[in-house]
Amino acid sequence: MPQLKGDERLPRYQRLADVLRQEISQGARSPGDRVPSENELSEQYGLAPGTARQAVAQLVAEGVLERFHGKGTYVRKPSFDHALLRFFRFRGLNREGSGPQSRILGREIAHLPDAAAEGLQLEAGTPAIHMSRLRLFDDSPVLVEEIWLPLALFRPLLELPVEDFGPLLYPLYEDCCDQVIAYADEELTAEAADQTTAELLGIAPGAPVIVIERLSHGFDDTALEWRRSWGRADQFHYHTRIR
Amino acid sequence: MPQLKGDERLPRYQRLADVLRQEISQGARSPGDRVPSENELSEQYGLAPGTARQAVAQLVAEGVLERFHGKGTYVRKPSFDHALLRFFRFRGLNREGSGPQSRILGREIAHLPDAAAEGLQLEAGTPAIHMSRLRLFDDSPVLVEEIWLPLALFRPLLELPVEDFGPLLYPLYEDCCDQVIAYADEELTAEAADQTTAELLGIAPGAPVIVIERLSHGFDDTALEWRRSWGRADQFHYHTRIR
DNA sequence: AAGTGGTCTAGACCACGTG
DNA sequence: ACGTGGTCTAGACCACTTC
Repeated sequence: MPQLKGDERLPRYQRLADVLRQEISQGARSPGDRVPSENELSEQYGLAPGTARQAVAQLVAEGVLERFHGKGTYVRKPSFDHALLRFFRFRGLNREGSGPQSRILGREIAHLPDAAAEGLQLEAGTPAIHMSRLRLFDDSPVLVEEIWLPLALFRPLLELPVEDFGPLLYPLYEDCCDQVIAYADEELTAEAADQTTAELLGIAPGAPVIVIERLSHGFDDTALEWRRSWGRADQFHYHTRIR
Repeated sequence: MPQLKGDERLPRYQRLADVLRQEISQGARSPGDRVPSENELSEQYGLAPGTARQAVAQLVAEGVLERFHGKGTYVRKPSFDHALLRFFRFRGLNREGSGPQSRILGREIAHLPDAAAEGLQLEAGTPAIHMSRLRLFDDSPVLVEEIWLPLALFRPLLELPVEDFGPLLYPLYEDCCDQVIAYADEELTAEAADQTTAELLGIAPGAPVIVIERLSHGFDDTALEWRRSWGRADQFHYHTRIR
């Protein structure tokens, strides 16, 4: 019978949750996998069913697992590459245009700027992968992105032709570099568009743009990707509930 | 022994949670009040302790109640009048300046504009209370607010001298009109500042400003206050975690 | 029919805050 | 010392999905 690892003083449901979280972050369980049922977990670890249930409940609350009544519990597939676009309102969906698109403007090895280095916890000036991307909706540009990735983890990405990249990067990270994004922190601000941003977005220089800094993490909290995006403010809206 | 009201088919912990939520929305329990302990609730309603616990847990998750280990469970005091200011980063706190301040620029009865009317679910053009407010931090303006309140609920507010308003409005609503704000929905956008906004905020016309529309609700979901605020984008930052 | 999560019971002991 | 919430046990029955 496997023993619970970790600090003895911690509650058992915490320790079980930690075990599962770590198994996920180390790739022993991947997004989409089924995790053992609550009964199996309780038997395997010698816990009451309610205790195993509590561990699962916590991971569900954290967004790591997903329950399906009668089916089982699964490692959640994070699907937030749409998140940025979710912030924007789009004039009529399903028009003649072609929905969300992505155009890679550049990819090269470059020296990490300060902000990206701080997020990725590397030395500023370290060589890293840098990509520029333009995202469009219905053929009209909505977002310019500057993306930075640690060279050590994402080197295989340099081998792929950019034409094969497709509209979403995170599945690519998983396929070609075995790096799974679990969650990301975003920070929003607004600025006046500079010349080049304005040109790319098709707006006047000085027009307001939303600036979004995103730091993406793996399941084990490693910082994997830093990006800064500039979006058309006239199409941006963001909703929150506060209490 | 009180019986659980509501749909018989609903789980009991749900029905208990509904009872408590309704008691709060109807003023039988007010923010800051202690609610009965889990043991008391389970005895009063003839439930197992675990079931009462589950009801409380749900309300805690919703932000309606707050638990304090060893002390008890309390109706949460929504304290989000700071929320707007929380979105802004301030150059050194505790400087010579005087922290957050509030200046009422105007208060009168006026006809509801469309956006406010839609939020408050009243006819556009209905007479309502309108207030303009400037919020400052360390004597420097950060936010201009336009506030609309239903006349029927907030009439006593017109009697008070604006000099006595103080920096926070929600406690005032509670004290003078018995209206308690439970939660609010906010929608963020960015715009270029128009002439008057720019002057009030001390920025150049056309400079980017954050626009925040807020609709505040009571515990029973009644729309109580609609406001639109314009904030200096250069001091705005907003953080989210996405999954 | 079998297996899963969802609800519920009726207790136990522990950790924390207050008097 | 007492009452609170926090953890945990060892079951029960139900609702849902799949075969």
